[in-house]
Amino acid sequence: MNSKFTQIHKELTELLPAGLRTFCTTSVHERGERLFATGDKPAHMFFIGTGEVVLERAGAQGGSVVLQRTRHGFVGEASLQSARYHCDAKVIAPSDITQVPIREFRAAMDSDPAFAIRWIGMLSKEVKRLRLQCERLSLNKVQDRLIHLLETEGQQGKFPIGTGLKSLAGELGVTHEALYRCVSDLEKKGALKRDEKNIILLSEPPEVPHAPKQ
Amino acid sequence: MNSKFTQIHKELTELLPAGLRTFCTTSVHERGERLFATGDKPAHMFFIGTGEVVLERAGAQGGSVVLQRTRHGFVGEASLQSARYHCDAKVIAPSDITQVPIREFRAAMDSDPAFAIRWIGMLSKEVKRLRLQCERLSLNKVQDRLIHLLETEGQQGKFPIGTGLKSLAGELGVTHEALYRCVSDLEKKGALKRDEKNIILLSEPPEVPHAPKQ
DNA sequence: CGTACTTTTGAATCGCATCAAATCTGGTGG
DNA sequence: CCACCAGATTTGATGCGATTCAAAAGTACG
Repeated sequence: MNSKFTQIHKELTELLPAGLRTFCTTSVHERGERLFATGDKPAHMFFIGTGEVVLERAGAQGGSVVLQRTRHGFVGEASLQSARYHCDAKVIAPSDITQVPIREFRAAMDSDPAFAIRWIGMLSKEVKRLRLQCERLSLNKVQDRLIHLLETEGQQGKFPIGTGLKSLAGELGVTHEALYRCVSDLEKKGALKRDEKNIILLSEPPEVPHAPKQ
Repeated sequence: MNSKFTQIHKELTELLPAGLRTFCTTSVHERGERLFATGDKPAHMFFIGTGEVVLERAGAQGGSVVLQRTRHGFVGEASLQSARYHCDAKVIAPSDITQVPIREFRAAMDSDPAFAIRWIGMLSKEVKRLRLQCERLSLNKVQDRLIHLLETEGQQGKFPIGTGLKSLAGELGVTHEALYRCVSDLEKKGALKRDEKNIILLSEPPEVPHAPKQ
């Protein structure tokens, strides 16, 4: 871990009580670092300010499956309830990360009801986001998954590529070859645009208001 | 809704404060009923004691995608933070369901910190479950998804079929034909057994203890 | 006994994974 | 500055497995 001073993120300041923040440390982590590994006893949760971190689990044949790619937000927050981490967290791009100690987090939650309420809000949002991701992964064409991502996670159809399309492919649960071809096709059709750092959805497909009838 | 008296579920009694429970009503809902629809203003969350409920969203072409299949637990709990429901909840099998009014739920949470803490525990478990579901949906063979389900959600490899395999297929994000064939193949190979109400995984594949090295 | 639904099997098609290889890119060191 | 390397990007060819469409048989329920 790089010990270079970095400012704690504003979003975190608003969420965590001051007492807990004094136990937090923020620093820059380099590509390749592992925040925690499957089976470790959870001591911290992590807040990604900027950068990129993936949660992954070793698959049956040794290949790894990306559970989640986070460029901003909490990682390891479910460890609040767990005796062990159930996945690995790996830093993919240089990241600004704040460590929050679990023990002090629990104490703060017990003594500060307003904080507990704020945390419930955070978790509820996370549940909604995960449900959307499940919906996305239920689509079986690459194109559908990509468009779903741009529509649900993008800002006006604009979605930031992080480390690159390859990393995005992992998040979408497809091979990078398939994603490259899909992006290229959509570009040729004029449904999509790319710039240095973003993918932008151009044509809004006429949304069907609602399934006509069961 | 059937107004026949049914007992509030014990699990719910332990989670919700007594004051809130007085606002809850438990009743039997029949197949085909809709607990809520996309766009409705959330007034209740629902606890499924027994039965089966699916959350689904209308897909682009009018087809519906199953976000989640619940046979026991909360549905619509993320609505605590939402102005609108973001999916439909449909009753698939006769179900014992407790309605919890959102307004009173919020009030109870604000006035009862211990309840808020319990709710955080519930949400954290949900987050973990959803991450596992994402992992499952990232597998691209039906067989891998099924085995993953049996290994992560089953009790000693035993997993209760609810309404039938067709409903399970929706949860796994595959067609029912593919699932039928997969189950049949695994049965022939002796890796799987079926009885009236369960699927049982027979051979535990030699679990790799841990990925050898990054 | 008819209706609605699930379960089952079959056949054809399509899209993605897979394997392979070439190009491009940014960064490092000589 | 250039050679070089690791990784990302891109294109191509092939095969497998799931979807899709179709149809028949089983099952529950009124």
